[in-house]
Amino acid sequence: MKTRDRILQISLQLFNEHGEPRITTNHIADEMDISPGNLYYHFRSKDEIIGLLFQQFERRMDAVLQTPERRVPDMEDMWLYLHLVFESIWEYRFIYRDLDNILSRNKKLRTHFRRILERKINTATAICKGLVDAGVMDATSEDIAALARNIAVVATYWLNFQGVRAGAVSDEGSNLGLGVYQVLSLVAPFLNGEARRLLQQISREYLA
Amino acid sequence: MKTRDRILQISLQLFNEHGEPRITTNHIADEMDISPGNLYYHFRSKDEIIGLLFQQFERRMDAVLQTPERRVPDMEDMWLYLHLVFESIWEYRFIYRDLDNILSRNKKLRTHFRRILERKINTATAICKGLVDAGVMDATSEDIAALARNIAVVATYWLNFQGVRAGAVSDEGSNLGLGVYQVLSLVAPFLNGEARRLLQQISREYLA
DNA sequence: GTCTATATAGGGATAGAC
DNA sequence: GTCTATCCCTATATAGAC
Repeated sequence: MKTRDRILQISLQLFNEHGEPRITTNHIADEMDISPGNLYYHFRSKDEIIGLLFQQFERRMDAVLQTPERRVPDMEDMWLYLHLVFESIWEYRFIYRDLDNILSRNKKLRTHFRRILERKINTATAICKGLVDAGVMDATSEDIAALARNIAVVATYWLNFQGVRAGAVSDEGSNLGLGVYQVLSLVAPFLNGEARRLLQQISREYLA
Repeated sequence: MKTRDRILQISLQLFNEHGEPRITTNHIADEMDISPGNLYYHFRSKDEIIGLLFQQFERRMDAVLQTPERRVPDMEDMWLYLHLVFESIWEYRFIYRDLDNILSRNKKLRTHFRRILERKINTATAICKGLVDAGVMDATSEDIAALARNIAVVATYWLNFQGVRAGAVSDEGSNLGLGVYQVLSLVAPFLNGEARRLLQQISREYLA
């Protein structure tokens, strides 16, 4: 593996574990057993490393969110779909840990992150409308607007919330399942009886 | 006003506006037209300032959350109650802006913040149970558990979410009302017809 | 209580040899 | 590509005069 890629990989790991502001370029070099000078041969600045990691994250999240749904998703689809979202956030959780701090240092990142948020809200809205049209869900467009915002909030901040609550988030990411459950429980009360029962059943399976 | 109190006041203001990590003790002294040395006559460290501001916040939040509800709250009560929560967060929003960062530097703060979170969840749970007992709400205890967690997430992170979305949060805190609405819309679908209509009506009044 | 001056430390980043 | 050495800057914090 090339040094450049190793730097990105180790940086991501250290940022996720300790938070980006606490990890210096020297820490990264130390952990890799290379010199600080060598790191700066491969990257102009710490900011460039962060920017590239963000780009990786964005590509991945875009791929997940763009997943075109041909048919109306059933509950199992939604579960898997949300799980992909949470997995992406989990792997790049350093961005969320110090979100304001990181975004305020770089306008481009801010713009791009905002796009991801809007896309989240739009995707949630579109899915809900599809469910309403299919007769599975019962909600006004006002309901859906508020619901989509709440879905975005919970999907965005759930891991932060769990992290603060637990002190140390368990490394295995076992909180992802609970996060998915939380988001689906936002949707549940708007579903008709059958879909709702199906959701309960799936929840019990995956949380067990 | 004594210098010591002015330092706390200005620090809060600058932290809220620019984020705690970006405000140095020199900035604070500069803004007040005193010397850095003078600041350190009044406080041992920057951390002590943060700790005291946090204490102020905690006292205030405790006062809000401990409000003993004798009777089952109606929708208007809940609106006002939530508004107090959001106002407290708004006035000490620097804590939330860099939450992980700040809590990871100080175990005591972490413990205390966790207590606030648990109390939020417990309060939400208690209110929901009261509503169920009063026949206004229809929800299983499993529903309530998930709902209370979601209430806590949205109440905790709504202002962050809005801040990221908007770029610059409007100074007037006009987002507080929308935050309250978002939280209440979590509860709405579990309410029976009458309470739900009442909620819609109030929402329109306050959001107008 | 308040100032000026300064110590100390650490982080980002570069120069130049190998 | 990689290293050693070092520069520059900024941040917290202290010493000692007034």
